[in-house]
Amino acid sequence: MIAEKPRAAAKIAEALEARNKINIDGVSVWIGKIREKDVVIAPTAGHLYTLHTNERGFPVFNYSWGPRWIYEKNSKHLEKFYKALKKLFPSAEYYVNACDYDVEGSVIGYNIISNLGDVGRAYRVKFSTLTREEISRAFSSLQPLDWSNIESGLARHILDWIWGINVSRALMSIYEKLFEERLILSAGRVQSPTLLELLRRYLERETFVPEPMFTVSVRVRYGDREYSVTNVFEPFKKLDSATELVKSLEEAGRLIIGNVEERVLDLEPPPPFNLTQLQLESARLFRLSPAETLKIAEELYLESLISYPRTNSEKIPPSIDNTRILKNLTSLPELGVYASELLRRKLLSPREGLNEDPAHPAIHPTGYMPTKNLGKEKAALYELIVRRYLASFYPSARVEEVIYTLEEPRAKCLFKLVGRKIVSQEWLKVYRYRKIDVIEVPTLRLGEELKISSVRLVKLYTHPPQLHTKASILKWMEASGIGTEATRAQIIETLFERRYVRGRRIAVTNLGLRVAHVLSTLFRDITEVELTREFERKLREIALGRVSRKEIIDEAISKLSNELEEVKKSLSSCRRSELKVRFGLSTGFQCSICGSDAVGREGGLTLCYPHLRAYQNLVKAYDVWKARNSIDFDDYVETLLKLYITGRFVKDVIKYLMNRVK
DNA sequence: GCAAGGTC
Repeated sequence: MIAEKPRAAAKIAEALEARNKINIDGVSVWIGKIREKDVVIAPTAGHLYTLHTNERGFPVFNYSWGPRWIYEKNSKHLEKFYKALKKLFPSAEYYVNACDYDVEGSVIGYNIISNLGDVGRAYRVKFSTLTREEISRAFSSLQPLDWSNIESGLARHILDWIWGINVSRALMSIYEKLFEERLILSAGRVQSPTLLELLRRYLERETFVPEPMFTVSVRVRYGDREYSVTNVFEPFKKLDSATELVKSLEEAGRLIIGNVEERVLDLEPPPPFNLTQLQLESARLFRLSPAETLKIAEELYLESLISYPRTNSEKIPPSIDNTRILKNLTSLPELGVYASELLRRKLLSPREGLNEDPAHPAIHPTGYMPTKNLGKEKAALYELIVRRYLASFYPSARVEEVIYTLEEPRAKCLFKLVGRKIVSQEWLKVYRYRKIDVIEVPTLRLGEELKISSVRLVKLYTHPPQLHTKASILKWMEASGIGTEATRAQIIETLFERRYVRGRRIAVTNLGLRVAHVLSTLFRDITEVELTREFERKLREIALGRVSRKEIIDEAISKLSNELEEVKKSLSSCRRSELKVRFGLSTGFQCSICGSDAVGREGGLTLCYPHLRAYQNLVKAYDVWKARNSIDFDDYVETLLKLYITGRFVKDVIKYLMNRVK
């Protein structure tokens, strides 16, 4: 019986009462009996086999499965699992794939059985949680191998491999020819659309030209206190409109309460974490990257303090004994009182989120107590997970708001003054990372007047979108449905390792710009999220038995081989400069500002893509500025240079233009 | 050397 990981093997052994634990060269294996027959439960550690090829260059469509520890770097740790299984297999009468019940688990077990044993003597078990009841039940009814999952899973591996390896190799060749530099480059179904999204955001931010807007800031006096009121209208585009409003408010000297609204808000507690939510929250609170969070969560898991972290689930299935966990948590310093309160009030069913995972429950504390000092970051993450779990059992918090609408009839503008208090804390007291702003305001009546103590004219600017962070790009990946819980953080790190991107606020490097440009010109499919959608459709068809794996792979090969041959032909027949023009990467000229390949002309300059876009935005926004606030071009660009929200490519253009005038 | 997906 093959388990997907050592801990799962231990759980299965426990449920099947296989108590004889032996050690095969560093791998723990359990032996027990089922109906008078010896059973052996042995673990792998995820995928033990990988696709590989001995061929160099591209196109390459000859691949086969081989042991990962041989073909992949940093996979030495898999050797012992491979050797232990290899030792055990010859003496088995039949084999059971007891890996997680999902497509990858089916592939992991299938590859091991087909390479080391015989799929004609193999079975599958289905269980969704590692609990004694469910494991015993699953093993009492062995199923035939789930061929549709296996076929669909194998196809996923192969499609990713032939696209990824071929486009990566082509990319390296093209890059070397165009830019005369040999670099390790990569492209893939998940990483390439992610790079393109980072680039979209980077260009939007760095070619941004702010536009001016105008509004007013009003303070009122009541009794001996002053209050700032909130504007219930959009800022004005014209300076005149704002000065007019200032004048009429000054003349009126007071605002009148035109409406009083009271409302009660019930705030539901958050559900327990899945990995994405944990990564986002930990980035927000502790500034940890998604990869760092996963690493720390992994350690907590291996120390038995929390459940399996690589999960998409926000649910705690009924098989998990919350009462036992809460009882254990009562001995935690500080947090124990909340566990006691939940037990006392019999609040024992948690709020759940919508996300599910076929293999694992939401992240929750196991109830085991930390035995040593965890260290700062690990302790903080553990506390976050425990507080989130505890919070999910509490009733909604209750917040009361009073909203006074203030008006000045002649000004035709509305303002508001909001008061807020927390009537019932409930989960807010344990999940202290969620803060509700408490605002004290006096009790006011309809028609009551408040004296205006100050009115100021305020100049505002439109703002660019912020550059992505590792957390926000992770969120984008999840929303776009690319990558998995276990891989997204790692794929983001790959983009950094390749030097396509850099910085905490993620900027795209020149290399990243070039790679994105080459890919979207020559291999557009791999830069779009739609490729994943297409894969998913095809894999579903395979799982439903409507098409064969071979048909789908052949289709991908024929499409790719046409594109790759085309690129190859161009590479061998063209000179470097011709090639750039031919691939739409250049006009044959250089950017007047930065010297990289120009893609267009504007105002007598030849410009690269970012500087061209910045130039166009600069010209377009000048019309807006002139219309709103009479200003000449020199003042316009000097103001822009001083603003931090002005994009860096825009500032490059301005500095270039200023130098040219000098 | 190159992917994405498991897990350590």
